[in-house]
Formats: sequence, C-alpha cells, structure tokens
Amino acid sequence: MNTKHQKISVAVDVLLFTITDDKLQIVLTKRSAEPFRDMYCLPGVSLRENETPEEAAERSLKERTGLNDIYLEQLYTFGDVDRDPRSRTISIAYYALTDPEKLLSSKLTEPAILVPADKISNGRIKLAFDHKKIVEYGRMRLRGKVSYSDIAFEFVPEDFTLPQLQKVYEILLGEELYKANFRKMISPRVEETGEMLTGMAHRPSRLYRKKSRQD
Amino acid sequence: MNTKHQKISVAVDVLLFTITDDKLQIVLTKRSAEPFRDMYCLPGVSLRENETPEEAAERSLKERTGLNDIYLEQLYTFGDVDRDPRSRTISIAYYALTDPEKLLSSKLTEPAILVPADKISNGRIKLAFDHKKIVEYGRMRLRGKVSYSDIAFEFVPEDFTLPQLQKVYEILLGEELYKANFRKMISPRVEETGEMLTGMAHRPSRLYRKKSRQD
DNA sequence: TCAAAAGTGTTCCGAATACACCCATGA
DNA sequence: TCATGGGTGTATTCGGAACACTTTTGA
Repeated sequence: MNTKHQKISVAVDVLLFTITDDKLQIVLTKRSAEPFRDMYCLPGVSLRENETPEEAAERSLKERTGLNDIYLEQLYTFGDVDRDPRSRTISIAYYALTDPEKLLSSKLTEPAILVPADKISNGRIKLAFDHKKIVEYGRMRLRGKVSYSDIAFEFVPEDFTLPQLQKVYEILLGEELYKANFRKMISPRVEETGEMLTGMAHRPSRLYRKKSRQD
Repeated sequence: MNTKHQKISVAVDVLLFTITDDKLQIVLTKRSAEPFRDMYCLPGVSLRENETPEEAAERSLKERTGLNDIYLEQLYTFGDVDRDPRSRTISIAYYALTDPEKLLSSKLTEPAILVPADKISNGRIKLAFDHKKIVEYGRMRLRGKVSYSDIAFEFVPEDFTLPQLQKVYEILLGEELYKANFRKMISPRVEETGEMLTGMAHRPSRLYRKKSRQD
C-alpha cells in the first residue's frame, strides 16, 4: 500500500427505505446541477477528511430528512471507472431503514421525495449515475436479510400490531404468509404491551413491542 | 454529491484465505517501510485512477501470489479517520479463497507468508493498521456464508473426496459434523468422477466434482 | 485379522406448512 | 346480524440430528 497522490474522489450515498401505502419506498433528491441535472438520485455527500463513512452517511440523512438514530448499515462500495462523468469517484453506499411515521413527522427537506422502489426497478423513474444499480443491490440485501434478522421491525413504530408486522414481511419478501404460522414464528421475539388498536370495523388487534433480548 | 477536492487516499486490501494443515490460513506480507516497518499486514495496493477496486484486488493477488481467476468478493470498506497514521486512507477490503494446491504451486513472492488465522485472532501475530479488524470481519463473513452458499468448494481441488470437503466445512464452521448427515446434505450438489483416492491404510474414498448446475 | 476410515440405511424429533375454526368490532 | 379482519389449536409434512451398521483397504 503506497500513498502516492491519487485523484480519486470519495462519495457516500444513502439508500433510505421505508414502507408506506403497502409499498417499499425510497428517498430521492433531484439534482440541481450538471451532469444529470433535474434527474433524481440518491442523497449523498462528499466524504470529508475528518469523518468516517458512517458519519458521512448520517450527515447525509440528517441533511435530507432530519432523521437521526435510525438503522444504518454499509451496503457496498461502487467503483466503476466511469460511474461519474466528471471525475473518478467511488461511492461507499449505505442503506438506512425507518418507519414512515418517523420519516413523515420530521418531513423531507425541499428537493427530497419518496418514491416506490418498483418505479425505479421497472424503469419508470430513471436515476443519475449508477444509482439504479445501488438500489437493486440494496433491495437484494434487504430481501436476503429479512428472514434471518430483525430488520423488519425497523419499518414499524415501537408499538405495532402483528398484522402490521406481517404486512412488512410480506412486502419485503414479495410473497403472502399464513397468519397462524407467521405468529408462531414471530411470537418469541415480541411481547404484548397490553394496549389494543381500536377503531376498525372489526376485532381490535393487540399492540406488541419488540423483545429486547431473546431468552 | 460535490467533487471539491479531497485529500483522501484509496487502498484496496486483500484477505486471501486457504486451508492447510487442517487450519484456516491467511496470506500476509511484511512491511518494508514505516510506519509499522517489519510488521505483517494484508497484501494491498493503492487504487489507480483507471482501474476498478476489483481489478486492483486482482492486481494485488497477482503480484503477491501469482494467482489468477480465484474466488474474489468485496468484503467491506474500512474508513476510520486514523486508521493510517500517514494520511487519511480508506481501504476497500476484498476477500479471496483458494485451495492450497493452487496457492503452493504458484508459490508466494518473497515477503509473503501463510499464517494460521487463529494466530492473528488470538494476538500471537500482530498486524499493521486496522488489519486485524479486517481479518476478523472476513472470518465472520466466511462463517456466515458457508451454510447457505458454495464457498466451501473453493478450498478443495476440482476433484475431491467427501471426507475432504467435510473437513473444510468443519474448519469453517468450527464444529464437527456427522458424516451421514453431511453426505445427505452435500450429495445433491456433487457428482462422482468415477475415480477413487487410494493408498490409505483404509477403504479408498470416491472422488467427486461439484455439480455445475443444481437440477 | 485387525485398526481405521469410508460409506449407507433407518429412526427420531422439532420446526415449518397447511388447515379449520372461533372472536370482537362497527356499520 | 353480518361482513371483516383478528386470533388460536391441531394435524401433517419435511429436513436435520442422531444412531447403528456394513465395507474396504494397508499393515
């Protein structure tokens, strides 16, 4: 490893997922400058000398969405030689997860919008740079992690009902689940709050909370 | 994302795993310059402007081990602010897998050596920079991927016996497996070559090959 | 003929799947 | 009272864990 000077820039881009309207959604911002002016892209920042990539990702999130303290994990580093037409730039991509309540209450700053992930995947919305690739990679990771981790909980508020949580699983996995079996699978990981969610034209559902530590 | 000039260097480090003497082994090189002179570290290169991180990883492998065309996958990008005392440097880490035959036949170039991963984990061998962290992260990933992927096959020659392959699984998982069950699990993914491995003081074992495509 | 490791068939168990049913509410 | 979705118990299936056994070689 030698440190001859390189002319390589380092960006940190963030893929913020949430679920609203029973769809996986992603936060985008509109580019105000060339190249790709007026196209959408992932919120990103240039890595500063005195911050870690993770801090840069948090900064980007904070700037664009006002969000703090949400699930954040490094996704992949994209480094195609021509991914940025201006200059050689690598992008350390992170993905973040939040429940829509938190996101909508802190409201997005101006040019940021929430779009269904499917509209990117199917090409209805085109993204600048190689950001579509980043989105696809992130969706893949998300799908892969659902079944063996607790990430699904990141998409619901602290208190939630099991039907709500089941819906999240179904959206992330892309398939319907059997109610009874889902409950058996999830019940060791949650605990009742004692509260109910009422007001529906059917039986009220119990509210649950994630168990802090599996026994 | 803006492209104000940064003074951030980009390195690509490679964690090459193999298995010899029934132990997981890692290729290291000795540093010839300050800082950390004479300490061991992972083989790495400085990312060039006209190459992708993956190409840089391949170049590093080629330089240090002569190896081509082996399993290579991006691991993680390490970016602590003070991970390199000389200047701000991020490291895009890759990990590579090879069977020992290939590695030993193409022999390591001078300062490169093969050491048991455990000697790094338990502190008997100290590495420069944050490379111990990279090693631990790589071992974690390796353990995680064994059960749901085919990476174990990368550690055996093209033709191998099931006891050989089982040993690889045991080393990667860190636990003993039951012969009969291991065979049932693995048999749909392999096919017999028709050859046998003879010369042992016990029943000869059949040679197998990885099935190209699962039916 | 014996030790050592290769190789195989069968039982056992628990978790995931599938099915069938009851419950509480607002309209 | 009924449509709607919440909630639960039980049978069934399947794959992994565990066990017991036979086979083939060199020494």
